[in-house]
Order: sequence, then C-alpha cells, then structure tokens
Amino acid sequence: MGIELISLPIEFYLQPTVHAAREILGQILAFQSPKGLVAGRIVEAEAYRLIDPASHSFRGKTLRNASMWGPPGHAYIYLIYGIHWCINAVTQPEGESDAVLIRALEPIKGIEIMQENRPTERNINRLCSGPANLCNALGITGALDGADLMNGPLIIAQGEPAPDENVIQTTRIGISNAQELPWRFYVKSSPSVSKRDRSKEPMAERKKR
DNA sequence: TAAAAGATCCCCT
DNA sequence: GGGGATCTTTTAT
Repeated sequence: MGIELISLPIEFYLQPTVHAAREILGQILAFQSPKGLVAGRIVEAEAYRLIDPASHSFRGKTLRNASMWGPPGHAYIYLIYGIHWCINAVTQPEGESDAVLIRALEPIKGIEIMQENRPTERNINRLCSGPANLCNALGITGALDGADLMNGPLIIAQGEPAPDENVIQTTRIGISNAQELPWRFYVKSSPSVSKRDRSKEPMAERKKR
C-alpha cells in the first residue's frame, strides 16, 4: 500500500557536499503534511559550500541562514524574491554551512494534494519542477526551517539510486557568483527537470570550446 | 534609514 | 526569450 520510507542516515549528510548532491538523486523527499502524505523522487540538486561566493553562508552566519550552520540532516528553508520557498538539506558537521538545494522531484505520492496546492499546473511531471514549485506542491514553508530530515514529518528517505549513465553534471542555475562551478546534477531521463534547466550544457560539451 | 539584490516563476509576445 | 511581480534580508550610508 504505502511506500516504505526509511530515512537516509546521518552519514549521508557527512560525505563531501558535492558527492551528496550527486547521491541525493533518486532519493525520496517525503512530507507528512496536514493534508496527507506527499512524496517525490529527487531528480535535480545543487551543492552550496562554505567557501562558495554563491552560497547564502559565504558572508557568515545571519538570522536567515542560521540553520545552514546547524546540524547535518536538517532542513534549511528560505524565502526567495519575497514569494517562493526553497528547501536545502544541510550537510557537514554543525558549525559548517554546506547544503544541497533540492531543485526538482518526480511526484510519487499525494499527487492529488500537489494538484490542490498548485491548481494551475495541469502537467503532473511539472508539479514539482523547480525548487519553489516543489515546496509549493508539497506544502513546505519556512515553518519547517531547521526541521530534522531523519525523523519527520519532513524526511529524505532511501530510494533507487540514479545510475551514472543517467546523471548529468553542469553549472548551477540562477546565480551570479561562482557560475563556473559544476555543482549541479540532474537525472537525464526525467520529465520533471525543467526546459530551462535542461538548456545547460554538460561540462564535457563546454570544455570542447 | 535607504537601497539593492535575490539559489524563482509566470505570463506575455 | 524577455520582463514584471513581489517583499524579505542584507549591506551600505
């Protein structure tokens, strides 16, 4: 009946952050929301690091990014452009500030709830396409900032790892600093990775220039 | 106290 | 493919 949800262990969040961004593909983001269980397969993610001009933590600890400096395996959720929520999984030990931004999911469970949360989106594959869209679809808000992803109600659970031949590594989306760092990963075959995001060329192609 | 920028999305052409 | 919406957070004055 229901999917079996086993949280990723703390060790997952202690591996190097760029590895974690690669390995999080195929894992499951699940939220036991007030409306019911919603879950999706992670198909796009980016790494943000302490020494990284594009990271919110680059200039040190602030009120907004506090949970980035907190314990690994917890959520860092922030509001962008005054409108949209985005969710990260915090990596590295407490006191450091790395995180993995979750950028897209393939809906698995609670699709009718996602549709209720995003009534204008008719394409199921696009319900959770984009970091703000997926938070909107699942009902994730800043109220969950700092939440423990290993104990719920918001968790990242073990899924089917994405094989290398189906993973593409590129530069990150929507940033103005450190644009050259290839810290974004996505599942090539997924219909939930947005068109705009697909337009980024794989590094192998870029290097040919 | 003011100003600018921002890990985005949607609608329009 | 381009620009506006929208407003919080941060940084500069």
